[in-house]
Amino acid sequence: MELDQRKMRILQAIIDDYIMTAVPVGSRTLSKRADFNISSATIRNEMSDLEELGYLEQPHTSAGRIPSSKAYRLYVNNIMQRAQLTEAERRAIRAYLFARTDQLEVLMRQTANALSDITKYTAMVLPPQLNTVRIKHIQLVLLSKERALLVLVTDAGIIRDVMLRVPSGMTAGDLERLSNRLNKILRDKRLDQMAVEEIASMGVEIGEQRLLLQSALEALESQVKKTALKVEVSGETNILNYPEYSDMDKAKNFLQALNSEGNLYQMLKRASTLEFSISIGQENEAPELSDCSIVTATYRLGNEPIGSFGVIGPTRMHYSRVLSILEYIQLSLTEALTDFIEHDQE
Amino acid sequence: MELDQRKMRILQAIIDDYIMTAVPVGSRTLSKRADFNISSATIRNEMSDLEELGYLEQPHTSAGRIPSSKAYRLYVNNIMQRAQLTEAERRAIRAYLFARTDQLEVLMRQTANALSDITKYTAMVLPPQLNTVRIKHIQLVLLSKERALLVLVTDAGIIRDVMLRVPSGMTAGDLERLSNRLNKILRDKRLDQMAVEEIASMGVEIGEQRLLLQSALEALESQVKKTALKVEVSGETNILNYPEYSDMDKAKNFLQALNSEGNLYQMLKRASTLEFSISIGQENEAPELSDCSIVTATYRLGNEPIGSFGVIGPTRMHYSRVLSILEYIQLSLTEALTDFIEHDQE
DNA sequence: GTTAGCACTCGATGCAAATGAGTGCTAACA
DNA sequence: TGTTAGCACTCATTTGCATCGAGTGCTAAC
Repeated sequence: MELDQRKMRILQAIIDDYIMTAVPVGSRTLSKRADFNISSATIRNEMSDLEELGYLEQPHTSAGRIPSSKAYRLYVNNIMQRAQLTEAERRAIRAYLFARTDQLEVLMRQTANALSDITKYTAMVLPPQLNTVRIKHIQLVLLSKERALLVLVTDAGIIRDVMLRVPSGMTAGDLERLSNRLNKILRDKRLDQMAVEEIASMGVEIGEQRLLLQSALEALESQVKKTALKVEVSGETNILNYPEYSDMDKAKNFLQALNSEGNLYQMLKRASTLEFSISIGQENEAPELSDCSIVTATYRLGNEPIGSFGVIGPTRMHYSRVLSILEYIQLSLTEALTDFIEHDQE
Repeated sequence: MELDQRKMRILQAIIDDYIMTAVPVGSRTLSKRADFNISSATIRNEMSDLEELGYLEQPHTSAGRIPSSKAYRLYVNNIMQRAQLTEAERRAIRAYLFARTDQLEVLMRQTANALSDITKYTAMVLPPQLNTVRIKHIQLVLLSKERALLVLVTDAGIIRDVMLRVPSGMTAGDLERLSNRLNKILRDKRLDQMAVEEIASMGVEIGEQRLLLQSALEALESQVKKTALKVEVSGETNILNYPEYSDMDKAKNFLQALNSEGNLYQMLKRASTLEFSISIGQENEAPELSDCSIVTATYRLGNEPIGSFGVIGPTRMHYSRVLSILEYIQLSLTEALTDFIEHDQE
């Protein structure tokens, strides 16, 4: 037995219907559709076959049938066609993303808001992973007799800084010499290669300032890491609007899974090697999300994929629509980010 | 009819019981308590009086009685005694707050986590409101031929910076002169008085750099404002463990009220004039939180109250315990913050 | 291969009776 | 006069039971 033309059509109809209504689909419902000229009995036979093939499931004997993960997978891979966004939706997305800001974090939140607002699912955005970005410039600035600022500029135009205390004898000239040494060693290194140990190798040249610089660079490193970890989430409560989460315990589990630090980060990080990814039900690594689907996309800075974002919702997800939205946001965000950096560098 | 000794005792017993169990309290339950030597009938009479006085309510005829807002208010003002924290709780709080970090934001999150974890309610923390803090130092640093960094240092030891583009002819000396001018004007001004217009008054002396500086200061100002607005929230889903929120719609409303930007900020901001504040049920400004209670406290930097934090939960809240916890966190946070700043300034 | 027909399944809905926690009131008591 | 035992009453909740109806599977006829 195989998936012939008609079985395919029936399966698609069931999936479409179920995605819209969340109600198990019965044979009579389908046979009544104008574009089906087959009796309910025939459809029942086909549905029985489809169940045997693993594409349909029955919650209980006297209910209709619902698509299995396998069915969604087939749908996503072979049947589904890209939905078309309305002009209003495009405008809304652009309005979110191109609201001027001078903080990267705000841009990320805007993206998350756009995503959750348009899709009505829960949105998450992984901020740019700066590890692959290169160090362009490091500078030590004397702020007062005892304090200095270590400023780091990357080729992505993003800066980080950290305050440090210096021995009170130090002059601006001393610091400049130190800066120069640092630059020589660290320039063009990737952030994740900014090995603190290298400072040690500078030996006597920086003398007693070694410890000082070492701890400053460590602080800088941890700052870069921490902001890279902070996944922006929006629309957590959207899930409560879907009937599959009207059960309190399910809803609670879902919300707690969202909040458990690292969970989303891991997922987005893993997904950030793929232009798009769709993970359905049990395909998810996290067992507590095994009745969810997750769809993600990456965004770029220049040509480099540098972060990812996506939505998480019931397996009964409007995949085609979500994919189109992700695609459009991918485009817009890449653009907005380029804008952002350029504006920042002005 | 007035609140005599015995009525008071009965009321307190009802409140205590209801806070623990969330089940309406009946007369027999009370009369069975070892420390009550009164019959259930007598208690019924007293309860009837208490209801007439507005301290008790009956969900329906054949149920026990539950405390009214008025009762909680009386309890909080006159009856309640500070609970004692266990040594383990103190240790847990300190472990949260004194985990070393070099980011203010992280300290805020640690506080929120401590609060929600220990109280089991939803916690919120308003980060330091830096408006009242004074400008200590402003410095312009040349980063490359075309870019400079504007660094602002406050007397609280907190720094902010913003990147700006400069005409390529500028030298480090030029920038230093500009810095000096800025310092003369802005030093010791409060952040919220860093009026951008003053720059205009500098007239010809800064010449064509006026626009440049103006926009840089504006960016700085907006950055300061935005980070001041970001309330740190933790334990959103704790509320789902309380039976009064087992109704889906209630839970959804609550969670959405939490997420609605500005809501919590307003509350915490308003509460930050009072050492402690307790707002019960309808006393809350936000109508969507009229079946919640909110308890807050302020924390200080030096002697200045500079931010606030608190919990939000059902009106049936363990007020005495919460207050003790807030008190202890208030102490610890003030201390941790001082540490933080000092360490930062090292 | 398709379809009409029919028995069967099983969750959902509705209803009535039973349950029981709790009250209010009255009358007796100390 | 305050306290208490006793009792009738209320009402949400539980339980059992009959019914409904959407949906299936199977069989026999087309």
